[in-house]
Amino acid sequence: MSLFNKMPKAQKDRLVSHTPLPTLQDVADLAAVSTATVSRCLNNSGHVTEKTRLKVQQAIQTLGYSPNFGAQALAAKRTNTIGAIIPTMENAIFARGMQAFQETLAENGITLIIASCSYRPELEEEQIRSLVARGADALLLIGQSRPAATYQFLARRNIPYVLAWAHKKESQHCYIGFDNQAAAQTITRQVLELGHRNLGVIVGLTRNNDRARDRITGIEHAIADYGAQTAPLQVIEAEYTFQEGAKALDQLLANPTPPTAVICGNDVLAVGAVKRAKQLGLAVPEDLSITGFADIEVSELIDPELTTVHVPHREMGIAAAKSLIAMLKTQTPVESHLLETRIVNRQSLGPVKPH
Amino acid sequence: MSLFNKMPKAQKDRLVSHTPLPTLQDVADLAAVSTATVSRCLNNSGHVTEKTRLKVQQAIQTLGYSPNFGAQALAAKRTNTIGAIIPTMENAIFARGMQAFQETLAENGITLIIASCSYRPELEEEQIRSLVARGADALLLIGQSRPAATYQFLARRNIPYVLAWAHKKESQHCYIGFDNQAAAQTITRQVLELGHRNLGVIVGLTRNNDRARDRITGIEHAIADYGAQTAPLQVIEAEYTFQEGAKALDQLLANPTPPTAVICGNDVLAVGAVKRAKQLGLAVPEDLSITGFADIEVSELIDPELTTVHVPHREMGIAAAKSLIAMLKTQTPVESHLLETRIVNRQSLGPVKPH
DNA sequence: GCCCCGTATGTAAGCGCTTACATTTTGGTT
DNA sequence: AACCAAAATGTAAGCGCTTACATACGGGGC
Repeated sequence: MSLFNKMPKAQKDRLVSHTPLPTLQDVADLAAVSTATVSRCLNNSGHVTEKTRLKVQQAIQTLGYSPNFGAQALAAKRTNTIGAIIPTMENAIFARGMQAFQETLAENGITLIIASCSYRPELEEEQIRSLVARGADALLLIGQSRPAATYQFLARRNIPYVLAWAHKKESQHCYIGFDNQAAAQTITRQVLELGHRNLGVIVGLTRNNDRARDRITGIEHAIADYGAQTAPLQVIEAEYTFQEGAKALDQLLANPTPPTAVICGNDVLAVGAVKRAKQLGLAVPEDLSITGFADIEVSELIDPELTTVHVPHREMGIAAAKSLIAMLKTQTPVESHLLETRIVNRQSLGPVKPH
Repeated sequence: MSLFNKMPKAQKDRLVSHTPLPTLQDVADLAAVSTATVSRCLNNSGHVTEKTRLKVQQAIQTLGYSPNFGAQALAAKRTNTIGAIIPTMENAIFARGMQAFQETLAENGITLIIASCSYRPELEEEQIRSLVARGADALLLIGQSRPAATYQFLARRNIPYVLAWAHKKESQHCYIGFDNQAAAQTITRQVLELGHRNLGVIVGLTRNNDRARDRITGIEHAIADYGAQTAPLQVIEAEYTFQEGAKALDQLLANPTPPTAVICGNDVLAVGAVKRAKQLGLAVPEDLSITGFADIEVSELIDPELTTVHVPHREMGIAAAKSLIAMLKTQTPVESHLLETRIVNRQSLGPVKPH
């Protein structure tokens, strides 16, 4: 309990605004209608004459009335709030999609609460509970891998959710995302077709990241499918920073038979690797090809520009918002939504160097 | 009103969870205490025996109880929620600070709601009202320039706020930030000391951005103070993207007497300019010096690495959170907090080329 | 003009919690 | 053992809204 609360009332009154905020009742009184009518106006739930509506609008205006959130939430059993838990806000991969997500929610009168979990599942679990406790009507989560208990919790509480940035066929969950595995497979195939037979992979930490794992699987499948003899695949996991991407490249190159192409699980690592390659005097893509994943802004900044997998971040954010809104409205599950990725051919991928 | 609401009750019941969530009363009953005691445990407002607390904890556990947010907000007249309105989440300048802000709030049991206003003041105004309507107990705002009416609104509602990413002495507001003008002035002086006498400036759109304006002022003051004769300052405003930074550089170089050093109002523009300079065959910094502002991650990515003004983003986020928490607790204003910036000397700034 | 029905409005019962105040318990003193 | 202040707990009155249900109203068909 704060000092403030222990103060005598008179002292409080000197500190805080003296006039209490207007309530629904005040509006009703001024408009000479009942609170029910005012409420109906506010939520435009129909059955109100134009004339009455105008009177009420008027009253709201002159009083500067704004509904009390808590009261509304308590009475209506909904908060018009949607929560999202992402690994980190510092990651451009999520920033753009979240921005679009938020914009779309806002257009529909819904507020977004974002929490971040630093790629730590136990923290995510905590955040889920916390957001639900804060009254989130629905949730956006990233990826799929989490304990069954978590999904049970959401089911018990009847909280709709979508899993974004990933996709899985024939799942009970609603996915709004793309096929990480297929996308990785496609770009790998393209690398193979350019003659590369010795590939390196730099990927984010897979420990709590099913997307990163899926991408590795895609790469492996592409190699297996391709039919040509290739050197054993070298896979390095690295934290999501330029520096770690650079270090990972060092590791890859320390190998007696270093790869001729490096496939990266995300653009940040790729861009770090490109920078390092250049520092080491390697020409990209002549001496070493490097590909990215996500197509975030930096991929066009680095020289050579990154050949990467374009992910429709904004579309994904918008689709996620729409699905969640639909689920809230109909109280029924909504179909998954598979978004298309495509390869953006820029400069960092080239044919293998003939020896 | 949704379809769902029009359903007969029986049909609803088949759809939604049958067992209602446990309430405070349920917990109280199970623990054989009063609701008041349970509430006191929950908010650890003291005056509860260890034994009772244990009983209550127990009951909460077995019931899987979690407080109802709306009810709590309504009764306590606070939501433990703080709102932040930033220009955009896509901007790395804010991402890191916001991450730290959120983490600090979370440590104190406070939830963050972020809204973005796309650098549009009328949207910011709307978001402020919306966040307050959603029960934000306090607000973080970026920069200072907004109508007096907005501040009055906050005062009337008794909502504490801090202005971050900026600083002003002897203001009625609480600033948590750095001195944009002084920082710009310092780096400009350094440029001048390296012999540059013909400077260009690329800065974000100043229209609704007092920080950008302050930086220009700082640059101008540095030039005025320095005492040496310099060419007229060329200032280009550009949107916050690499591409626009590049375009702005083109404009600057189109001048018959192009600048020998370009001071950029932020790192993104600077990095775009560096890239463009290299494309044009200019060596940086030998042919052209370029400086940034903010020290975000990309400044170390580009080659040459950016000489820039380091801003303590995380510290700022943490300080903002702490100040807001303090204001909420004491119900009294808190002192502004000036954070120090420093110049990070990397590679993109060098002495002027002798002709 | 009367009846009926559909539409607009009012009434009032909660929603689940906090907290001022009342009451009981506790344990140290005498 | 009686007493008392301090600490622990209980009681119950709201907080400001939504919404089921009750009521009032108004206009077309007879």
